Amino acid sequence: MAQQPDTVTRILDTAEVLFAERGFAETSLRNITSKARVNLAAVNYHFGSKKSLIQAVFARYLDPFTVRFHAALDELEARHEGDDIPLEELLETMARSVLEVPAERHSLKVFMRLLGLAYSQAQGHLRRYIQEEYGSVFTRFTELVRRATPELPDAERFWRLHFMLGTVIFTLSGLDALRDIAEKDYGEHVSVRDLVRRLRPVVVAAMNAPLPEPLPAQREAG
Amino acid sequence: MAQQPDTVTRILDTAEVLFAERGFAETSLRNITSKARVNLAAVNYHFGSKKSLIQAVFARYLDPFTVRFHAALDELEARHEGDDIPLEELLETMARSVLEVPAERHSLKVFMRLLGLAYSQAQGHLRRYIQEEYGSVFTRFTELVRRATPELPDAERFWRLHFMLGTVIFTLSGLDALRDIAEKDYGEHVSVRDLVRRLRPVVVAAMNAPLPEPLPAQREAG
DNA sequence: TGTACATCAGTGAACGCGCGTTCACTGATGTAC
DNA sequence: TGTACATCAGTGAACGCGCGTTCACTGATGTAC
Repeated sequence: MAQQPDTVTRILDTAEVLFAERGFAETSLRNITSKARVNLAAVNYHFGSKKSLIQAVFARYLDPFTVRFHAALDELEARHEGDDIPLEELLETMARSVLEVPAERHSLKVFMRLLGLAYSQAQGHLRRYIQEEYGSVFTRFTELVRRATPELPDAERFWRLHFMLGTVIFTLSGLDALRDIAEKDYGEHVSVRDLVRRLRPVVVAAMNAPLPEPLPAQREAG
Repeated sequence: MAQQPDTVTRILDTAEVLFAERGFAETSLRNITSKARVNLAAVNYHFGSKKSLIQAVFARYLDPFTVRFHAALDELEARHEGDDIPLEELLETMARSVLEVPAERHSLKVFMRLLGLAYSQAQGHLRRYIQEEYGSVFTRFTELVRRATPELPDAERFWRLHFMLGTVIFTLSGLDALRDIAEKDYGEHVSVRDLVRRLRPVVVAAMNAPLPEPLPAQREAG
């Protein structure tokens, strides 16, 4: 019966945009509540604290993402009937799951900037929260990647996955600035779909790169 | 004759560490001046404002870096006598220049975290400052990369360079956290040298990846 | 050599401001008997 | 059907606090004549 979203939703909608634009410390509750046309005390009433509001903003993306990603992996595993799943399909499935959730809300950019901020927050109560709440689906994913790339040493796979995480988060979280430059210099407007298309061969090639030459003067004792 | 570094140096030394640990907004001048054992008003006396202090912290890394990088590129160009320089050598030279400056001060981690923060700061007065002050050396570098990879369309090269920038900054700026995980899970202690060794084949493979398939239903009018 | 003045690094205390949070309160709705 | 009470969303004003910055000042050193 509400003509406009309720207070909780208005706070979350406004907060995620402001957080993504300027960061967490630089966004005050007064910024959020005045833009959301909501009483200042409403944030503490509904969420308890600014910290909890930040986590709630993340949960609204990550909860549906983990559900979808688990479902997509279930389907992928069923389709391959216990065989190893090719790396390309795993990456494709992950990309699709990441894109689906914010696509519903026209806010992929916000989602990615939030992820970028979460990782660049130094002391990282946020990174810890994300790790605790959503770590299991990533553990499942990396295990499937392990089976898809048996030739890679575990440590090497770990580092390469994080290299690629860096590529994706850095690029998509700074997308607006990069897009402006690219558009000015090369006259091409870059959509997210286009960027994913460009990322695909790069990520695959990076994961399949030859192993690094071993460190020189490093020998086992004995 | 000074038994300890002067006030300006003590402020800069302390500020860069605290900024790297917790970010700019989360570090107050009181944090910095009390840890540096310096009067609170000294920051504004010597630097004018907190914003200028932040820029001074960056300048202390970026000024020597640009000097060294230009010199290294001079030498590389002289050695190749006008011929195109192979991509591997260009990347190697860049890596060496980045590593040399903070190596003198045992602070590569700080340097990288600062770069990561600069890029994740949303409104980016900092990114603008860095672009204005130090953009020319990167323009020179990308021009050399262009000659080394003539088969890549300009836009594709632009995006791949930024993909790799993301990999490097994300990895090195979050190095401590990643290193802890890697050490716990794989029992390997990872040095920066080791990480650069692992990055090399990945970056080269990424830059040399096959071109993406063209976007489907995208056709010129007429 | 002596005096007057200028310069400069540094200081201690205060300024006003915006911050996250709290608190007593209102008014609407639901529930018990 | 009526009354008493509980619950809950929301409010307006204030709280104390830490922030970046400013200001009048000190004391040491350098410079001019």
